[in-house]
Parts: sequence; C-alpha cells; structure tokens
Amino acid sequence: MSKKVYNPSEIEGKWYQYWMDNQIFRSVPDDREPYTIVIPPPNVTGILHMGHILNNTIQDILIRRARMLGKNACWVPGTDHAAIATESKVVNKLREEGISKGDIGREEFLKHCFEWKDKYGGIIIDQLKKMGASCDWERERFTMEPSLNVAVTEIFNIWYEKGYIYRDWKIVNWDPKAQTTLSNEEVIRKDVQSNLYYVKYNLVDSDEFVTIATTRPETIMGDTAICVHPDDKRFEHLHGKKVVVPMVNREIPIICDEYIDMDFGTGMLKVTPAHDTNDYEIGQRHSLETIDVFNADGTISEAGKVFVGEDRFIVRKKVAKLLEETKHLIKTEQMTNNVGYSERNADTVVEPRLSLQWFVKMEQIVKPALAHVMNDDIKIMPAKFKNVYKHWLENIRDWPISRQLWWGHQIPVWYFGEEFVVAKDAQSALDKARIKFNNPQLELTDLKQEDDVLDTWFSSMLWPISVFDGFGEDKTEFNYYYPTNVLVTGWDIIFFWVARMVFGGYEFTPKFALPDGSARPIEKQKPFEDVYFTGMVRDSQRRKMSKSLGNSPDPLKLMDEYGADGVRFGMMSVSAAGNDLLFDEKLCDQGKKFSNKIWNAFGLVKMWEENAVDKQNDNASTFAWFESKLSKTIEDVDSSLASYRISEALLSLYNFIWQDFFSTYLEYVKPNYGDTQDQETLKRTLEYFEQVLQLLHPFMPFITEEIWQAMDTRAEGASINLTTWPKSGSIDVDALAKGEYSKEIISSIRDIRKKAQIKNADKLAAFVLTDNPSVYEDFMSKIEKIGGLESILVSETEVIGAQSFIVKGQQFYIELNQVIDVETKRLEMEEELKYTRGFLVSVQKKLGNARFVDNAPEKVVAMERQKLADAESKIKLLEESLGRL
RNA sequence: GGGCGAUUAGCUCAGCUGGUUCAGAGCAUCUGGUUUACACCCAGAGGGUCGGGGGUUCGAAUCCCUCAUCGCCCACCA
Repeated sequence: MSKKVYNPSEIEGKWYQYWMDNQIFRSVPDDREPYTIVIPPPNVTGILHMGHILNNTIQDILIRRARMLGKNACWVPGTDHAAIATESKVVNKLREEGISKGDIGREEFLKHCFEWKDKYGGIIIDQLKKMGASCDWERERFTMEPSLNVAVTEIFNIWYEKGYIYRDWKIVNWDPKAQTTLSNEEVIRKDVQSNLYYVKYNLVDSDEFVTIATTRPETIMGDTAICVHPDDKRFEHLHGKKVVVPMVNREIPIICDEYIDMDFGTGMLKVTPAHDTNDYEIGQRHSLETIDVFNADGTISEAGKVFVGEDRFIVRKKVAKLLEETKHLIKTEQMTNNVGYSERNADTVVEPRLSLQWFVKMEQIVKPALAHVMNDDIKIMPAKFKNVYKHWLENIRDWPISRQLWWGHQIPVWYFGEEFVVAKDAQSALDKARIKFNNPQLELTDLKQEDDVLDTWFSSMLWPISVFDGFGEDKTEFNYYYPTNVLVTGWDIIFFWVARMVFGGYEFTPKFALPDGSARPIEKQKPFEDVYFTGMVRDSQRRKMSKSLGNSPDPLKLMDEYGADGVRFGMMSVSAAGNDLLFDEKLCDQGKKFSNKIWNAFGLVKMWEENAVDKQNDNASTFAWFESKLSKTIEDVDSSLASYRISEALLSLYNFIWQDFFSTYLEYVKPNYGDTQDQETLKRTLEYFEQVLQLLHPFMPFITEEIWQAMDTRAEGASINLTTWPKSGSIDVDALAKGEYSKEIISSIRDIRKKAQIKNADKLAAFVLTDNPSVYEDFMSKIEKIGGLESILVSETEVIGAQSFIVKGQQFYIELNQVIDVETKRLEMEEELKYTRGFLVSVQKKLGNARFVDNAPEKVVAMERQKLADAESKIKLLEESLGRL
C-alpha cells in the first residue's frame, strides 16, 4: 500500500477470480427471501456497448446490495440467439467464402451458426465479468438451447389450440435484403425527401385522361384500380369508367372508396393491392385482382412485365424516364414522406408485401397485461412509460411471428400438401396427421415441417419463466425465484420485449401450481415486480451512440484506462431514471480519481497503525458528529435506492465520503506532524472506513474489496460481498449541528486568510464575542488546528481592527496585524446589514400574517421564529461593529 | 394527425408530499497553495427574475391555465 497511485488493472481481475473461486455469486434456493433479476440477454454475437454498461451496472448494484441485505440474491445471465442479426452475420461470412445459404442447406447452415455462436458467444460474457457483474454464471442460459426450444414449441401448441395462432395472407413488412418478414417494431420509420410523380392514365375509348400522384412509380405495373372519393364532385363523371395502365396497357376500373383524402395529390389514388396495406384493404373491399410485381429480393417479377429482374430503385428511375418519353409523366414534385427501414439492415427500405404468414391474435392476450400494469401490480419506472405502454397495448395489432430464416426456433407445423398439423415433435405430428387426414398409412416422409422460424422475441417472451425451468417437470427453482424482483432495461424495447414478457407471464403461469399444490394467485403470475427503464446513452453532443458515427467509446478500453470501478462510477453518476444520458469520458476520470482518493485515504489510516499508542484524545465530538452524519447518509442512500434513484445514492455517498469523511473527519483526527495516533481513534476510524466501503461496494465493487481485504486479516473465502449492509444508527441533531458550525467557522477563517494573502503556516490570533460558547466549544481544538489559530480567546468587547465574521450569532475576530482598509470593511458590513435587514422584514411580515401562523405547520413557524431571532442578533452585532468603525 | 415529456448557474442535470437539504450538485471558470496520505491533491471565490404571462394559496421552481421554444414516441396520407 505504499504506492500513491491506485492501479485498478492490477486489482480487478484478481478479485473477480477470487469471487468466482469462492462461489460468492452462486445462488440456490434456501430459507432466505430471494431477490431475483434476469438479465436482458445480449445478442449472442454482440459486443459490449455503453448501454450494456449502463443497465448491467444498475442490475449489479441492486443485486450486490440485496446480497448484503441478507437476501438470496440471484442474477441469471444468458444470451439471445438474435435470429436476424446473427443469421445475417453468418450469411455475410459465408458469402465472403463464396458459399450461399441455399447451396449448403438448412442443417449445414445451422452448423455454421452454432460454430459462430461458440466462437463469439463467449465474448460478451467475458466482458460482463470484466465490468464486475455478479451473475450466477452456473445458471447461464441461451434462448435457443434445447430446453427453451421445448418451451417455445409447447407455447406454440397451446396458443394454436386456443385459437390464438393462425396463418393468413397479409401485407407484411418485408426486408428484401434479409428476405424475411419483420414485425412493426422492427421497422424504423424515417422522413425522407422523395419525388411525387404525377402520372397520366388514359381513359379507355376516350381522349380524356386522369392524373395520379404517386411516390412509387415502380409499382404501376401492379395497379388494379384507380380510386376516388365517392363524394368528390370533380370525378363523378368518371364513376364506372376504365383507364389504361401505362407501360403494361392493362385496363383497370375507376372505383369509389371513402378512404381517399380528396385534398391530397390529385384526389385520385392508384390501387396496388400487393404492395400497400391500405391498397390491399381497398382491394379486399372491391374484390380487386392482386398483382405482385416484386420478387423476394426486391427485383421486378415476371408479373411486372417490364424491367423484369431489375432492382426496385433502379426501376423507379427507369419508369420515370419511360413515362416521360411516352408523355405520361406530367410533372415531378419534391415531398417529404415517411419510409420504413429495416432495424437490422439500416439502409434497406422495407417493402410492404403480400404473403402467407403465421400470426398471434393479440386481442385477448393483452388484456391482463394492460390491467396489471395500469393498477401497479407491476410498477413501471419512470411512470411516464405507463402511458406509452398503454397506448401500444390498446392499439395493438396481431403479431406476425414467422420469419423466413433458419437460425431460430423452427415453427412446429407439419404440412401434408396444403393441409397441416401443429404438434410438439415430428412423431406426434405424424400421429395427428394420420387421424386428421384419416390415413393410417402416412409416414414421416409424407410430412414436411414449416421452414420458417419464430420471431426471436417469441422465445424472449418466455425468458423469466424458462431460465428457472418453469416449463420443465421440476418447478422447485421456478417456484422459489419467480416472480423476479425487477427488470432493468432500456425503454426502446418496451414493446419488443417488456410488454411481451408481461403477457407471457399472465398467459402461461396461471396453470403452474405452487409447491403446496394450490393455484398460482395473480401476484405470482407476473414476470417481475418492478420495471426500471434506463435512458439511452448519448454522447456529449446528444447524439445517439452508434458504430457508424464512431462516437461510442469502447467500454473495454475505458475499463483499461479508468478501471471498471471508474467506468461504473462515471456511468452511474449521470443515470437519472428514464432520462437519456450524456456520457462523457471525463465522468470515468472522475470515478478513477475517486478510487485514487479512497486508496490514499486508506494509506493514511494504515500509516497510523504502525505506531498507534494508547492515549487520550479529544475527538469525542468529532466522533459524535461523524456518526450522526454517517447515519444520515445511510438513510439517504437507502431511501434513494429504494426508489431506484441510483445516481442520487451514489452522489450522496461520493460527497459524504470525500467531503465529510476525508476532508473533514480525517483532517480533524489526524495527528499533528510527527505525532502518533491513539488507539481509540484508529479503531473507530477503521470501523467507519469499513462501513463506508460497504456502502460503496455495490457501486464500486473492486476497490472496496481490495481495501476491505487489506484492512484486517480476513478468513479464507471472506468477502465484503458477504458482509452485512450497514444500518443507520441514531442521529444526534445537536452533535450534527455543532460539527457543521465548525466547518463553517473554519471556512470563514480560510476566506479571511485568503483575502489577506496570509500563508497557511502563519498562526493567527482569534477572539470571540459570545453569548453561546456551545456553538464552537466542542470543536475548539479542531478549529484552531485546521484554521491555523494560536488560540480562540473570549473577548468581552469588540476587537478593534480585526477581521470578523458571524456564525450562528457568535461574532468571531481574526487579528491580522495588518492595517485593514476601513472603508472597504465598512462597505462590506453595510452591504451585509442591508441584506439582513431586508431578510428580517420578510420574516417579520410572514410571522405577522395571522393566516400563516394559523395554517402553516408548527415546525415551519418555529423555524421562521428561529430565523427572526438569528437575524435580529446578527443585525445588532453588525450595527455595533459599524458604530465603532 | 394522436400522444408523451422537457425548459433551473457557462455546460450537463438533481430538486420526490407546495414550507430548512430550497434555489442545489458535478463539470467548467477565476484566485491562492509542493517538506506533512493524495497535484489523479488542498483551499477559497464568482455565477441563476427556476422559459414568458396569468391564476390558486398565508406561502409556488414545485399545483392549474396559457403562450413560446425544443425533444421523443406512435400512426397507412398515395
């Protein structure tokens, strides 16, 4: 401990290994109350980013503190298979090797995926360990492991039997790059500048034409009607007429539908049922033909007739040119419209596409999920997200769950020609099929399992249940740990994940019995008690952190530079709940400096140990003040944490430790140069230090463990993790106030010294004109020591020619042996007098108001009376001094 | 178009049930300080009509109304 600079990298890895070796984070069911968190599983192939640091630090703080509070703390880690993200990475990798997914087939492709997962899946886990996450690693789960597949399959069957899962043609969001469906939540809408093309459609058997405005001329080949509003007088004469689609020369009818907005564009809409949700609905209402002009990859299909095989955006330009050449393009206007992009392939425009997909009917499912959040059975923090949640659930649409991928949970549906059965596995599918199709001769080879897999979030929905084997035979763990205490995650996945886990909980746990065989009551069905939404991490210019901007620091580099403790501190110090936070590396530096400060303070105390002796001290009042202050801080930290105000808890600790413990307490009790420390002070100081470390441990686990271990000889396997969270003792208001006065007095002396440019080493004489020596008496020796005073003597009269200040009605004088500038002094005092008189008037006015005295709480009135008295005595003192000046 | 939120010191933000934690913190700025645990330090200072206006109240940064500005989410305007 002789080094003056704390080096976290030497320390942190060592202690993490120690915790693992001693199974500190292991949790198994026992008699204690459980405290459970399941991690939002990061993508298996992902790497740690600042958002992970944020929410995992919060979880770690809550878990470590729960452990110290004597609870059976269990934090379950794991990873998510992240269907689209992972599959596209593997596809890209194979492409670089000249291999295509189709060539090698499903089985072979999955092998590559698992290889990829084995190679990269461990990275993020190691990174979580590096930041100190106290997960029970023996419980690590993966959303695509076999037991979860069993659960997913079972749920699919249950929902199918309940009639909640169905297959249907719908316009879905199609990602032409990944070539799969996306849910609405996976589509990111952006406003973009587009061209609005005004296109001429000729009427059949007439010289007349109509003009239609469209942003998507490449879909013209799929038009099957022109639509106008039935009340639109301008077009009444066209009702029932037909027009010719340019380029393909197909005749289509002009129809009427109330959907049309008469004021937009030309008031006429071209209807392309295969490529727009609304058009599709209009098409259904009017029994229109559906012509799909695109292939799966976004090129024009045979049905498009022109530009077949060319990309949709190239075709858009070519169509425009062609229309111009054939005099069908009247004009082009610029406009802003809203275009959907794939969440996974940021540059890919999502194509509305008519296809046959699997859906979950949401109407019934969401009812309990909405009710139990609105009545706070599940508490959402910050509460503002309750509204967001409500709005989404109230307007929810059916959930498209099939994805045209191979990496994921394959949909448990087996086809026999156009028909199908839903089953738990191939064998039972065959059994069902033989009955359903009344054909006992059917063999497995006659059936074909659905190629598609399920949306990743379908398995994530079950996460809090499945990590405790809720769907397994043995429900011991599930019954002990579920419901979890809190979910900590970003608000951006409130719909993707949080809402789905909530309805998942209420859908699937009711049938699980409790250990005594009784039915599971409603409060045991929810997946978590509380949801804590973190904000998004942004850079200091408020930009979202992203790879492409390059503004996201690499957390590993940060941890190397500032230590995991430093990074955790930096992140937590700005993490007010639910607000986006501006992250700046400087914050980590502050954390690192804090670590260093603690390290050095401990070095000081450790030095005392070397030659401490048994002797008297005069620290009684310092101990009394500090203990009360410590108790107060514990109360503050407890209450802040109870309401998830993490940064508030950390900052009050930071201020307490640095200001009160180090700058004040340690300076007060520090022996004079060359002197030794006494045993009692040493012992108490170490006790305080230990409590402070315990309070700080959840936030900064490594340095607190390091120092805690260095404080004393510890048993093998002992850890600060396993100690008991400090309890706040009694608060002695009087002792507390006296300590604070002493700080104020010292501060005033330093100010005078500073202004008079007197060196700290020069001793000064001080006097006090007092009617209440208890204000300073207990701390007199400390004030003398820190203030650099020879002594504080009581004076019966004013000390002429000395600098003065007032604390709690006591007038102190500091003799400077310098000529003081009378005029400056007078102005200063007059200023203060004027202010105090004004203050007095306002207090008098308040107290003179009968309605205030009658209505305000007694405490408030008493406080005002105290203010009045203090102000009056201060004015008296100032007036006397001025008079003499 | 619908909804939500924000506006407090130069910057980033706390401020919870209306009243002593009420005008705060950190950073930044300025000034001074090296034999004493720490210059990754110590000490001191300056800086705000709490976005504007109105209201409720004995009392408003806090509650209500209104205006302004800014953000975010949701939604099918071709």
